[in-house]
Amino acid sequence: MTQNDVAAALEEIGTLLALSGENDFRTRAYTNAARTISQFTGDLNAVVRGGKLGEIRGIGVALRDKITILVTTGRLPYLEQLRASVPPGLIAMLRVPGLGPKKIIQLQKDLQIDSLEKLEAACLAGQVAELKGFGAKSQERILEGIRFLGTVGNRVRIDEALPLGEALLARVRAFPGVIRAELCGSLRRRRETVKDIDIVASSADPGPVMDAFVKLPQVIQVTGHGTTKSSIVAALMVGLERVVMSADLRVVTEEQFPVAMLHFTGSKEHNVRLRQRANERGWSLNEYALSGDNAPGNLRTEADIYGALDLEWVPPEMREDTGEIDVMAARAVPKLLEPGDIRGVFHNHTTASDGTATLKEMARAAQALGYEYFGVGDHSQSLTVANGLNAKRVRQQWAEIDEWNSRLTGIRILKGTECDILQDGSLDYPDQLLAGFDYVVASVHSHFTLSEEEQTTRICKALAHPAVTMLGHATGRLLLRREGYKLNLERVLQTAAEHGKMIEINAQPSRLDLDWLHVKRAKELGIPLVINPDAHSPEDLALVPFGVMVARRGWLTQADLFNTRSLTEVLAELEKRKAAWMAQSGIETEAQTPPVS
DNA sequence: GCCGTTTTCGGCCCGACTGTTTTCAGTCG
Repeated sequence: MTQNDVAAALEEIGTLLALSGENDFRTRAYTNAARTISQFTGDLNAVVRGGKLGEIRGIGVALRDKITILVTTGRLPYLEQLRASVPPGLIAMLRVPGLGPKKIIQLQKDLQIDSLEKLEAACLAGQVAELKGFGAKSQERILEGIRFLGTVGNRVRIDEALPLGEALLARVRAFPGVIRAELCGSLRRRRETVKDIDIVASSADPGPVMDAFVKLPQVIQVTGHGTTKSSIVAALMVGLERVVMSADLRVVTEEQFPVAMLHFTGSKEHNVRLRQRANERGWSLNEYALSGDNAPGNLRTEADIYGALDLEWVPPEMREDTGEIDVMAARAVPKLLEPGDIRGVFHNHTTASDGTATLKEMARAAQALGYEYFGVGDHSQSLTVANGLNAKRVRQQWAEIDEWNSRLTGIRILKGTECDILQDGSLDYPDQLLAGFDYVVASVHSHFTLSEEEQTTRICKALAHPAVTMLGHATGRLLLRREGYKLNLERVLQTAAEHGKMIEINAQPSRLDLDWLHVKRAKELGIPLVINPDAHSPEDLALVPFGVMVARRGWLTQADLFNTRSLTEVLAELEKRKAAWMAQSGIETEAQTPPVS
């Protein structure tokens, strides 16, 4: 039973309790615990075995016992009984916008509706409109909601959501009467995926702004149209994808704007902490003001509001209630990494394997982005589908790199490889050949279905190999499409720390692993991180900022990254690592990288 | 169901919008 399985079980209990008409606070205790467990970094099994589970905030006696049963036996009779008592169709009905637990219970009680099919039929027969608390409009909204299921309300990758959000923001900023406007919500916090777009604007006259918003050309449905808040479903072509998302616009006065921005940026959990902090001081915090007796006034910036609560300002990416409040109270908020801090990249492909551009084209593109070094990391020989290089082609590429390095100025090409980790944890090249590379990115590209134990052991074995410099895309996940392979990531991180290995943050927006929580954990363990675009084309090199977003969410500073170092420092470090291996093993390197001229 | 150096009981963040209501419950974020 993985940590995510435990979190999912708790979430399910919360949902089932709500659908059973249970007390909201009891229900929330389970959903809160689900979040706590899913964000827990560390070895949950060890915590359970050590009897330390109850020490986690929000886990009391009842939750402790249930989680312990789940982790130790893999099942939970309490959950199974709950499942048996709630028709599964009720859970599906929760996905209909406007339907919550209370209304669903009423539909079941009064009309015996326990599935989407029965719900649709009852609406078409006009029965729902007759119910107390419902009406013709509710019935129509439900029917429309059923039709829209599957197209709206799904999470969208940030590289697709940002263009839509920015397109809407540009329009809003141009509305007459709008003083300023910003993207807020999870988009501003730069989450890997986002569910909807939040825009906050200031204006002295919100009415016309609301009206203009619901008439934007991107609008395909208006789901709310109030005096200060409106909601739409909007669509935009981003590349070849039609991105469809819901978007909210809130309009406040110019004076309220900073506190509104803070509020709508979230996260919800971060806000709850802030409000609790306001309450402790006898004040109240909402989206309009910090109020109450002797509450500080004239709060003109987010920093002013935080300051009034004795907190240092914190970048939006850190506002997830994962310990930032303590850091803010201690006035120790780190100066987060910036895109401009990145000075080179290590994991990239050329036409030699499955890239679309030549070595020279890729190196020039990296130089154009201001990088000092460009590391080639073409695939290794086992990955035949990606035209992986055998030893002979590796040596040809080395010769080609030496040739270009003698002719190009302003960019240095490094000899790397994205070497496959084979099923047994060994590497795809012999040591003799590995010793000729400047560095080795080790990655898993096969046997995704091994058990957690086998996969973990496999990767840990590779990390222990002295030739390995860094671990490539650590989990193999494809966001919103494929879960990563089963892995005890904590053990992988511990092993990396033990052997002094680096771990990659893969900047491809479809991957973005390591995920931000484990980035934060890696930092705690002192593991150097590397942001790699995993570029297969010159355009892909521009994906690095997405990796920076994840790094910032993991609290990384310039010092925590390896590829913020200068070429000289990078070469010195790589040389030092190789020399240590050579001294220990007695292997002769077959290729030497000449020193920087 | 959780939590507590004012509390072991009685709180638990806060407000807009909607639809159905004549003052509010439910949903949503």
